[in-house]
Amino acid sequence: MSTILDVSKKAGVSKSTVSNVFNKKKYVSDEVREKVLQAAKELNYYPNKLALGLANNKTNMIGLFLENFGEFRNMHHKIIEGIAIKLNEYNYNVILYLDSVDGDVSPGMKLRAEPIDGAIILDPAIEDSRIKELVSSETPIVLVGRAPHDYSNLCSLDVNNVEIAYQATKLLIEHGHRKIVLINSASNLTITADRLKGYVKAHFEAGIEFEPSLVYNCNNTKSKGRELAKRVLESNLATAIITESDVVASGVYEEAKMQGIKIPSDLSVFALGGTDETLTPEVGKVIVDYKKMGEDAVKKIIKIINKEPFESNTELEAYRMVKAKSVARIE
Amino acid sequence: MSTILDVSKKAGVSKSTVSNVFNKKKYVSDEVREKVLQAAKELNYYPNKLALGLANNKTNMIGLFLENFGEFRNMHHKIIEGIAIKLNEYNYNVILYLDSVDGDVSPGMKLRAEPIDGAIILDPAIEDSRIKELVSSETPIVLVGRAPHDYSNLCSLDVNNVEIAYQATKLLIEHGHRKIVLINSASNLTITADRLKGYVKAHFEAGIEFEPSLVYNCNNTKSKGRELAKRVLESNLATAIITESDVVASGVYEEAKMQGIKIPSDLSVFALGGTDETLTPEVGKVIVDYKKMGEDAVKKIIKIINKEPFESNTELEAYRMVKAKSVARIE
DNA sequence: CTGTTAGCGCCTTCAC
DNA sequence: GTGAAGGCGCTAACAG
Repeated sequence: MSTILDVSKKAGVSKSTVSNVFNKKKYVSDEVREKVLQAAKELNYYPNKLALGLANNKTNMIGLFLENFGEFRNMHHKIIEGIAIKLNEYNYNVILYLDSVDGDVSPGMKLRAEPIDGAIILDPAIEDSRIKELVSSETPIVLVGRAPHDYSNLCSLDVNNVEIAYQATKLLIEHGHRKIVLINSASNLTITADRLKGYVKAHFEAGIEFEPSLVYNCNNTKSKGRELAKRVLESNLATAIITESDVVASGVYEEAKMQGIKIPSDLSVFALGGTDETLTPEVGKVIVDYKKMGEDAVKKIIKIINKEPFESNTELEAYRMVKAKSVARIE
Repeated sequence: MSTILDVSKKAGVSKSTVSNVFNKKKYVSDEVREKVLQAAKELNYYPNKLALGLANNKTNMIGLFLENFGEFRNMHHKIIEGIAIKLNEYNYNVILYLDSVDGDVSPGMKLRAEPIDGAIILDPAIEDSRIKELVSSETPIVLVGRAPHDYSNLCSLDVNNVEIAYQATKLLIEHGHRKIVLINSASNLTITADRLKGYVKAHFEAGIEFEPSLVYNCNNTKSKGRELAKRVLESNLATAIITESDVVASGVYEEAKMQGIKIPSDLSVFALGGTDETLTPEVGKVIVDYKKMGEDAVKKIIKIINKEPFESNTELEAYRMVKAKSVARIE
């Protein structure tokens, strides 16, 4: 690996002149520039990114933080895609971090030492060590999801999950359902609180008493969905189930089939999150454009880094509700 | 951001002692260690990754190189997933690079300046500037796909695409087809050459003359698949089409429907690559376990980096052939 | 076992 | 316009 010194020698100039040629901050005569570029080419020289980062305190790298549960969800894939492609336009790269939400924030704050100019954090948790560490190091941050209360000043970006859960619940209530189970997301996530809020609101408006025992939490896997569905269906206490995603819904479908319960005649199902899961009958769900969310997150983080004005909390309209056959009217 | 110097002062020791506490290469007394750790904690200190990288010539970052066509394919998502999760186990991170295959390898070899310890390259092309640059900088490399001839010494990893194309073609021939169109992948990829080879081999073995005009290339999009299908179907020259993927196959399906051509009675279709695309009737295809490919790529790159022995070219068995209704017997 | 010194590759003053 | 010196944060080699 040739260095700036090699190039300067070969071109017969000083190190700083070579530097100036590459970062264009100072005028260099065409003649000298050509000499330098020629020397650089012959030596296969290109400014070392680590040294640049160290000297400039700028790496053009963005960290994307997502939790590792052994497998990614469709949402993760699409957001990664949106982020990577958009960052590429801005001449940035993305580094994937699979750190856990509840890492111990000690003895050294690991994350603050990472070579990134900014962080995009997925699925923010109510208690989130990643946020804590990154905030403490003053790293620019964009949250994809709602910010936890302690960090409500952070820039965030999300669809309105209160509204989505509200609409879904309302839909079921309008179809005559009174006993609606909610299989919500993991209890430590901000999105979970929002969904519950929408669910409760719809009940309240319809004058139906909120029954906490109808609400469950789930880590968004098919097996867990199935397990919960088993409990719900065996106790025969609901006419409808709202799941956090169609993945979980597929678990519900399986268990219903197992028990000879027909969807939608015996049981209605609605999924708050949609992926590519194909179910029969098609499940009603909300489809979010996660790729666009990723792109928007990038636009924001770049603005923050460049100290341009930006909207602190953006509510995205990037979703649509699919009303399908899985929801039936009951008397 | 506190530095190693701050910690050493606070703990009343020298910089190198602090360094030794953190990288454990030299013995430090428990007493001193505690003092240092305590000081580090109070100062929120953690060794700066950039400085570490510069001093050690080691970053624990792996570059994943994939071309940017505006959207990722299922294969990309799954490989990213496998790589990110596996690298995490080894305490590495992954950086995504969306560089083009045919970047100009001048005037400065950009890629060689990246802060990575190794590179995993997807969809290697026959002429691939990424490989060229990375090889010239002696970066450890694993190719996911077959190595181009110029770089046949590079470590690579793939399913046997010659065999897959051979089997698919043979299947169609055994069903009586003689005019089989191949909508192959992009002409600059090594996989494309392999698929053609398998296709030709099956024809040869069956004593059917190879007809080059039946072979097309495609960038793996539905629209392009449809466009090519249009030409094929209008000229009425084939009884079967092999596509590079089920995404392309879906374009073929659409066009066939448009023209009133029934699958499989009028036209048989087989896809060489499978994703989650759902078609009716289900299309015969080969499904590759890309997540596993990603994981295996990681194991290899780590071995290379650690200078452990490794198998240079691995043929993965991570695929299965799905014979579905889209293939019919003709007289 | 601990501290000092030089250097990783680059950028940034500041004289010339 | 150009060059020399110091520093980004850390590790390595060598004394002590």
